[in-house]
Amino acid sequence: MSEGSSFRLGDLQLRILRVLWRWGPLGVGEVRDRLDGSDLAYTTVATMLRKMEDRGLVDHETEERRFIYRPAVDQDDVTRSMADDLVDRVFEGSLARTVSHLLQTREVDESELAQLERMIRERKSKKRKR
Amino acid sequence: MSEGSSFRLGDLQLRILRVLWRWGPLGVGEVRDRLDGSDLAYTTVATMLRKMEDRGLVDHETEERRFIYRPAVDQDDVTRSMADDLVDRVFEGSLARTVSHLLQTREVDESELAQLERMIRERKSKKRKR
DNA sequence: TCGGTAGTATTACCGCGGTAGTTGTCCCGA
DNA sequence: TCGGGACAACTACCGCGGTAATACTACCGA
Repeated sequence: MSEGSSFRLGDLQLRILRVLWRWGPLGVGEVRDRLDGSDLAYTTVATMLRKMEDRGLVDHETEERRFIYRPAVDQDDVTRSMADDLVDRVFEGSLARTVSHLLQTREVDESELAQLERMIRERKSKKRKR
Repeated sequence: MSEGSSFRLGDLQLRILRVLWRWGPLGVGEVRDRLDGSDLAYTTVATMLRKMEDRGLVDHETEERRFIYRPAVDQDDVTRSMADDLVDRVFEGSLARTVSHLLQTREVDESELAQLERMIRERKSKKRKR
């Protein structure tokens, strides 16, 4: 499922998906309650969910006349696709350039750097093994 | 200039900006010629450029009745803002999670890994020095 | 002088994300 | 039995990215 499909999600859509990924199947009102910040009209969330269902991003089943929505896409697929999108669109596919840019322009603390080093080492050995 | 302004650019807009960054001030037709792939109608590019000027992304001056466009935003600002956007929107601000994801899902060759290691070391020492 | 050519200006249209009001329906409690 | 609450369905609207046709204008060459 969901091959190379490139997800280009808007803000609200992504926030909704995150809620569903974290909390599992929810009704409209519950999704709405769990969206941080700005509280939207009930119907806004309902409409968005329906649009997202059209696009195959979520599913729903009816339960006592209520719609219970659940994500229909995998979190990893979505994040990967969005990350890939950035790397390709902005950094011409170069992962090194992307990370370099990130490192130069963002605050990174000591422990994060260590974490990164560890990840790279792991990646290296995994590579060698293949 | 260009404070924390978050650039949320479409595909074409980004491609146009890249052309201008690389080649410097250009007329409409020249921009069009340098856009890779899909060749768009002349007027499409012209319209887009005008829209982009409205948003302050490009400038133009007239030269022998022709419009010569040049970028009005800094490449680094744009890429940084787009990268930040991704990290914040998708990875809740965690650079480590972002890079980790990138490392796990993309092909990385040996030399790129080495490059990354070098960058991290550099970043570390720079940090210590401050 | 006149017509083509190059270029800008104007206008239009589609799809989609986002936001929400209004209407319809069903069930539950007073 | 009837009214209100919960909820879905329908409809509408804005802005923007993208795409382009058509109209206008000015210049150049035959």
